[in-house]
Amino acid sequence: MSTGQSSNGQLSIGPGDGTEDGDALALGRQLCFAVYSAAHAFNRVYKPLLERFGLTYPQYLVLLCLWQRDRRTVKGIGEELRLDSGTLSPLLKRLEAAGFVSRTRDAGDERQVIITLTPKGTGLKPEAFGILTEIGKACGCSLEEAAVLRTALGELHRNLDENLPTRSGGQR
Amino acid sequence: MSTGQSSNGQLSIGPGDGTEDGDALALGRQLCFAVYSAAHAFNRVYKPLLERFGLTYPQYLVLLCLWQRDRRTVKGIGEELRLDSGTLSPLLKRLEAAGFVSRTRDAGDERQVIITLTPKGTGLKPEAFGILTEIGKACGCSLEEAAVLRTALGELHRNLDENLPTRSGGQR
DNA sequence: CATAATTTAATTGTGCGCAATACAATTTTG
DNA sequence: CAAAATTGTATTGCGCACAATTAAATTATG
Repeated sequence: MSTGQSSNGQLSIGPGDGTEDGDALALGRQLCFAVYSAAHAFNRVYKPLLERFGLTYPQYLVLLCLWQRDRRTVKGIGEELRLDSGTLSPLLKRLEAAGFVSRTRDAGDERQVIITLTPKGTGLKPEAFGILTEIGKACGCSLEEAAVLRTALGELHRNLDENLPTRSGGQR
Repeated sequence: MSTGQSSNGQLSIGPGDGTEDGDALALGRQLCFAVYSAAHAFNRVYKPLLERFGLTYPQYLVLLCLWQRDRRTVKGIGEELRLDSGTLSPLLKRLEAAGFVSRTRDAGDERQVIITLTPKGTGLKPEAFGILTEIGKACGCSLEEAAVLRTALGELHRNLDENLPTRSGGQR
């Protein structure tokens, strides 16, 4: 990014800063926003495609989980998607209200709620699965490029997770 | 996995070719979730760092904008961050309530609201700017790797924008 | 001048996303 | 068995994020 843009620009880090800190600064600034902004861009493409099914992207993610393997607990879905019950509980109720899934308590352990696809939910798969293809095309990149990008994002994700206060990086 | 690693570099969009559709499917599935999930991971790292200033990440982004160039309209900030007024208006009011910015109508065009840093908001910069450095370190990758990733994400973002329904092309 | 079209912010409604909390069922422990 | 700790889910509160709508000011037009 360089110092550029100095219309009013107080962008410079400060005199005498070490190069490594400056690098980390530029990195943190640009990389996080690039990810944040790309996520929004994805959502803007997804939204009109999912709209005709009355789905949102997180709801679609849950259905993708269930199409892969049906009959899962709330916790299991949350672990795969990295979402907690505060997000999933109302989401799953909306999916239930829309008739795509059913929520039943496990007979063995009644604390657990088992999420199951309804016939309507299962029947949605052939139609809605194609949305992934449209998204893939909208990315406008080759499979190889995407694989590189995905691998890099995965590694980044792991690195970030290691800095969570509850795991190893404990500053609060 | 059903889709082998085919060696054709480009995605074929034409109808009737199943194999490339399978590639696009895998691509759309994996790439979007990787971005979505990495954005959450970033936020989880940012949250404890910003907490001591009482800021959220989008609020921090607005302050970064203003530290770069002060006295900006809501629309100008929204264009840079790709957020609309429905998001920014309440956010800016919270920043004002916290004493970091002031909101005043432009004298020339009273439709526009000018956002200005207060002394408290300006004074926050030296302390809070360092968060970017911490984030950069948390990424755990080199500047070169980050640059590659950022460039790829930027290109991806542009490609996605071209697929927006109401917008046939760039023009942003 | 008056009216219409345009531009810009703010408001409203719905749905994530997560922390904190509550609660019920299960497991552990004495 | 009863009490305590743990586990899984639901609830609440706050803050994004965006579509749709509203309101106000500016500009264009007759």
